[in-house]
Amino acid sequence: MTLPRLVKDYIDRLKELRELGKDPFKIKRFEKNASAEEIREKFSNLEAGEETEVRVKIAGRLMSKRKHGGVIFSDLKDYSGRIQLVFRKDYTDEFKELKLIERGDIVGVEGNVIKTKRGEVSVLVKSWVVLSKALRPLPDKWHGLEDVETRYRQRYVDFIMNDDSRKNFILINKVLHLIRNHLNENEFVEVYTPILQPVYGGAFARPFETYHNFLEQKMYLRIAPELYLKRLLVGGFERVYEFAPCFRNEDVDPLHNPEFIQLEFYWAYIELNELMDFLEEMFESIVEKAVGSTKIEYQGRTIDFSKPWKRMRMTDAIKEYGGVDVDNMGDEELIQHAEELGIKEERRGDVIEKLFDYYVKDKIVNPTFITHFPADISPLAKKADGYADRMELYIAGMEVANGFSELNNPIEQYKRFREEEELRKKSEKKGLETMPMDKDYVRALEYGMPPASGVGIGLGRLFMILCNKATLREVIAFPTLAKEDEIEVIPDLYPEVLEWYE
RNA sequence: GGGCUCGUAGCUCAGCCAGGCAGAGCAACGGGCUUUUAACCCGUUGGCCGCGGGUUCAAAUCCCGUCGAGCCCGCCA
Repeated sequence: MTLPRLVKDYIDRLKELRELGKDPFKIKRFEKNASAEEIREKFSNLEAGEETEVRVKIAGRLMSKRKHGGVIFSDLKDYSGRIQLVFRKDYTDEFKELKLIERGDIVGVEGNVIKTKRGEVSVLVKSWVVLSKALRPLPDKWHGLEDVETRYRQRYVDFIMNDDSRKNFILINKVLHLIRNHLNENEFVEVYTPILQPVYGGAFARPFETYHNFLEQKMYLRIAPELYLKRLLVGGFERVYEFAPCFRNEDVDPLHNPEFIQLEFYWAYIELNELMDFLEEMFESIVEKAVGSTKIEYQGRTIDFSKPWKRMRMTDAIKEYGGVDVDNMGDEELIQHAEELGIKEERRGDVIEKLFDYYVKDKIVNPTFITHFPADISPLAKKADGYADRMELYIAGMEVANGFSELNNPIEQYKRFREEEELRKKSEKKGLETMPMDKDYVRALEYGMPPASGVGIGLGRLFMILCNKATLREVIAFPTLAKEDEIEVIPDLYPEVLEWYE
């Protein structure tokens, strides 16, 4: 049925409810005293056909309506779950008016807990009230909503229809709390640093640009909070963290969304190995508490979060998985080898990182720290033995975290920024991302920043693993999508409804 | 940015290869039914076939373009 016609039935019923003095939209509250799941659990021991005098008041969305003449069965869904409602002609008030309520409506009911002859714990409804009228039909009761685009665009419908979608966000909430508690218990201070920044930094990415009218200046949405968090270390905070929404003006794919949340934290006076110890311990404990085990099924593979995690030097990993001894290759030999694989990069470090992606990345399943990064692609990290004292955490072939011993030498930091700028100037490569000079950051370091280690964690990817989802969009409530064509709403289709609420 | 796939009723899908009246189930509407749970039975309604061109006597179907989505690749957790 075409939408305007279909919707007509819904607004007709709203009209009738209004004429009966039962306009649902005028109601402000309904006093619930039970939840669906609570009732089902508590009364699961009733005999089939047994009827109690226990009075309950529940509210939620009607998900189905099965009419049998003198008795109507309906499923009510609330936050906790589902429960069946039974309306009886000889018992329920205003039985005839029940024709005005339907699938999709939000109702409140009061009635007795019973178990039907078929053994279903139910509420035998005495009185009922419509608390909100659906003006659009719900998706198919059996197949539900499956269209991926509609699920993301109209996530509210996805959440109504697909319990699994909703549960993911409950789990995510739990994990966020566990992380926050863990950090707080370890004396970390949660902070908020600027999202609008005059100079972007802390990562390699194209930023979103915007403009501040009053200040009359260009601003960037941050690509990372890193440089501000380290300014706090300068200021005397020793352990700081931020759940940081970040924005990167890049393509969208299963592992990238233009806006995403990073957890970054910085810890003064510890070195990278201690940071890795801490991460292992934190994740092992959080995963255990969140899902009840340190082993997780993810897309057909089992991931074991129990510590200790494997630690491999990046070049050793390339040697082990690819059989290529990068450390003993000259620049020319290395670049030539990479080109044979279709990898074209200018910096030695970029080549090595690409070789790592090519040979190793996908083969990592269990959490693994990859250490000893090329220094030239790590402008914010300290060096050690010719490498950056840096690590990335890989799980299930995904880069989940990136951390290092923070470079606190202002002179070296200045040089690194300058090298980045020069690289950008001379590079032929279009869209090459380098880090812009941030003189305020250098100035901060000039006051002295304690030695420290810090890490940025892509929370979305972690959530993917915990929720067993193959794409980030499943763990982002409202993923970024191109704008859709004109949307028609009820007043567009039936302008007369505008007069109902003047 | 490049490649592949998809877009048909509110929802889930068939029809497209090989051009010939626009289809099904669910939902909705009318009727029946006092224990169903994808309730059932009888009847009815419902379409910009994403959008725009082209080919053809004839296009949902073939061709070109475009918009949207998904996957793969190149680049940013």
